[in-house]
Amino acid sequence: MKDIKSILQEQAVGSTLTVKGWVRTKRDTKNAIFLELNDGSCFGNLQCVFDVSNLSDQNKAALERLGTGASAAVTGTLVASPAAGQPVEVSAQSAEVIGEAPVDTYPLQKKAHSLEFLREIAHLRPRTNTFGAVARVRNQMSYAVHSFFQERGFNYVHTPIITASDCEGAGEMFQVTTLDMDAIAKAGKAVDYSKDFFGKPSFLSVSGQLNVETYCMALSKVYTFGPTFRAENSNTTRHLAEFWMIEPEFAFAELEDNMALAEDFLKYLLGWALDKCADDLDFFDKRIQKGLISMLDSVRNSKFVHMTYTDAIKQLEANKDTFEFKPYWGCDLQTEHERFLSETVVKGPLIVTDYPKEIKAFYMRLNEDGKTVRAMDVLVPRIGEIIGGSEREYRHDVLLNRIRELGLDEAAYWWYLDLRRFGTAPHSGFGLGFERLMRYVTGMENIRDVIPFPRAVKQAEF
RNA sequence: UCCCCUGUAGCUCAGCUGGCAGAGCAAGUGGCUGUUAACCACUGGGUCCGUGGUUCAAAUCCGCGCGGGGGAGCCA
Repeated sequence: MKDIKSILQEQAVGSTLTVKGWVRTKRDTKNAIFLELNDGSCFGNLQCVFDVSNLSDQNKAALERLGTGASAAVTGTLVASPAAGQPVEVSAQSAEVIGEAPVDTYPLQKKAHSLEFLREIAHLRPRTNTFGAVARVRNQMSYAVHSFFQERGFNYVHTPIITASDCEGAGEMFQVTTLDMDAIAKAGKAVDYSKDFFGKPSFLSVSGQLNVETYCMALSKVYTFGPTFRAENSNTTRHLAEFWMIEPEFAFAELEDNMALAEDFLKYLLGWALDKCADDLDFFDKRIQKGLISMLDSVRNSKFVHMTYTDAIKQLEANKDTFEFKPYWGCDLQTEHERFLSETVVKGPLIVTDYPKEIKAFYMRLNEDGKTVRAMDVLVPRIGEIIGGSEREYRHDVLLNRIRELGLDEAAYWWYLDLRRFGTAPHSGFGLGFERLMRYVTGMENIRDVIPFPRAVKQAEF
């Protein structure tokens, strides 16, 4: 059985076929009944036309039960459509009800629904135009991520999801335990972690970076692409408690190589979407964000602007009256600063580098000035920070100093420091939040609408 | 965690300084038409989020609680 995507592509007029899918809409006229089926294989529906004057009782009964949302099988002949709107359609001989969707209880109607409402029925929302398109683009973007790195000789490394090391240091963590918390609470005793599964407190990983660096120091070019967990109490359109992150890491590479890789990567992904998801992007362009396609296309053909943090601060200070938070050298860039830089100053993507060491992670390579580190953030209009990365500190003594300066537990980093004791080498990498990429590519505003089952504060239904 | 907005029909919302609950869409019925966000007419459809208070009278005003949305911080 062919899917609707193939049928619409091949347009094999004259062929007999059976299509199975879900009814999107049904329209009655005196002489004909129009049934549009969608099977998710592509954005478009296949219109099936029934001749009323020539309808068996059985087919008539079936069509009466086929309302929006029902699943059906239709058999007929593919013909050129006499009316505008679709090149081909099925001249149908028979309809079969596979599963009904009673109209008085099925939540999706033949009308537009708000994204907020659809979020409450996350099990049914993939059947809408918007979420079907999001799902197909998400699939293509996953494929593109692997394609990009595989073409360049990067090895996909599976880093652990559970970690018992407390040195990841990137935000609040979810604790994992097999201890009986109810019993412990009832007994009023202190928790004895030596009795826990791993013999010590363990958590869901907030980043695969530290682990993937170990494979970077053996395979040279590696990347991770997996789920990441942050227990931060943040309630925004750009944060999730469970999200997917891509983290490439490559050896004998400095910040400039890192910037080039990040730029190539983003352009590759946007280009892939434009080439492989044209129908879905067309929908997003029309209904979700006007001008999306031309924006993506211009980014694909642009050159990312490079700017040091120090220069960025100068730009911001020259416009300081426009900000709620006054910029100064040493301050962390606020969302309003990042958006001003990308949306107003450069009007496109830019890479800001060489941040003060105080506002960046301990593992970033210290510059000669002793004040800044070889960090880079890729900032894009509307989204803000989409990529964060750096050249890593590969000098053992300098890294150890940083760990001590910051009062971190030196012993916990023993294996990370070992990488610098044995055959150390310059290396660099970055993290891309997959859902932030999805927001950028689809134009969808809320990050909860670009992941099938969003997990956020007080939100783990489905 | 902080700030702002919001909760009324299946969905999206209107309902003003308190005075009999409304529209569009969806649905049902009929009509019309190779229809395509179909069209036209009629019909049915309500715990006005919950709770306590003010009042002759609360969807409307006030307190508390719960849900939803947006912004900030944190970050990807």
